[in-house]
Amino acid sequence: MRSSRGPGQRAGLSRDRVLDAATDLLAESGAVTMRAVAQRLGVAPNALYSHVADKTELVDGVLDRVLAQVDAPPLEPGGSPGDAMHRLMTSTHGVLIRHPQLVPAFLARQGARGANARHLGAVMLEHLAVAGITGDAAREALRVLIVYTIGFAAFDGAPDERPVPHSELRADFDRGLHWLITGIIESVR
Amino acid sequence: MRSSRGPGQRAGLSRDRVLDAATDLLAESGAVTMRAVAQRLGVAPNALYSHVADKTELVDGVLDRVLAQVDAPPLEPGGSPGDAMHRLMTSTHGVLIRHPQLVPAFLARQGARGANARHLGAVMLEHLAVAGITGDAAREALRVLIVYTIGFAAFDGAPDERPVPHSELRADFDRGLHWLITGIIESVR
DNA sequence: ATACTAGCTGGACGCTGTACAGTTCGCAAC
DNA sequence: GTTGCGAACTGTACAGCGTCCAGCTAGTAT
Repeated sequence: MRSSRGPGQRAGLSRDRVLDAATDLLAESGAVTMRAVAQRLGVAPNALYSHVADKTELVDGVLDRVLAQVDAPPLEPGGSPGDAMHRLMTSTHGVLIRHPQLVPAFLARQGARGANARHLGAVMLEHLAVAGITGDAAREALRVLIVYTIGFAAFDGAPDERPVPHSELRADFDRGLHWLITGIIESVR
Repeated sequence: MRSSRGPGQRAGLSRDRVLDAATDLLAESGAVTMRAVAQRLGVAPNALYSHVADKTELVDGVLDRVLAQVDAPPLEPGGSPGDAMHRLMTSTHGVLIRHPQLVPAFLARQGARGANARHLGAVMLEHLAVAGITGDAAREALRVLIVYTIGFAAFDGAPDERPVPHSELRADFDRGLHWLITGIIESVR
């Protein structure tokens, strides 16, 4: 609304403030637009490009921000890698469920590429290594789990579906995840 | 190129020809645009709207056309429903792998909604019913399998990845699918 | 022969992401 | 302190997107 600021005047933006605005927008309307983000910040659309290279980078930033909420406890010596992986993916699923609007964004780019995403991936690979799975096999198993998780989360926001209670979906997710992890681990025995 | 046709002149379009052009375009460049499809047909962009309601309807049509290639043998009396489901999903996977460009489109709309898609879904639900799984549980199991299949197919077209040979990916898909189907069937025992 | 309809064109609208040039502020160096 | 410079921001603009509207016309039905 307030468009009274000449060129050269600073608006006090920052990468964080831009990502905040984009995150809010994504959570509210599900539609992130450079112009919409700019308007919400009371700024010209191009101003964003001083803090963000691309729209993709912006969206990646938002996705990664949300992924920061995932609980990824590091490798503990005595524990079972299968349980650890199960917990990590369940936490991821919970986070995604809590942000239904951006699940399609995750789907569209087949996961995320930001720092947090890479960290989560690295932790998973460690657990897989403990289970004796490394290299390409580990990467493939990881991607299977990621796609399974994101895909399942997508059902929560799916349109024209009978509203299956969240608790039930969560239980189904849990069961399928268990099958997959069991299969992955046993594939190396 | 050839733009010599006045208003009123017919170009001999049809829904099929439009879908053909869109399918070719998707297979070649991966980018379907109303304008691009129109250009390939030597026609103004709006002309398409005489044969297709929407762009979404167009894409749905293309996806469904490809799904027609899936081999979905009907329920046979003596057979194992697990094997039948396995075959159907494997065939689907093969079709998707053969059309990597449109897998992202499948992902984006969480499957397809056309006639062939519904038919495949119905066949799967029959097999699930034979296995004793009905209602919401069946629909959920089906969606798990769909997401798993599409997601796995997406890896084949994924960028900046070491080219894992198709045969290997196919084997991995097969194994994971087996885990899932086994789990689904045993969940009702 | 006449009316109607379906298929098409030309043009336009509002939306998108983003590049270019110009203005000005804040800060560092002399 | 003055000067200079880079970073932040505005205004404008461009190309491309999906899609609507109005008009023209070829074929069909009456």
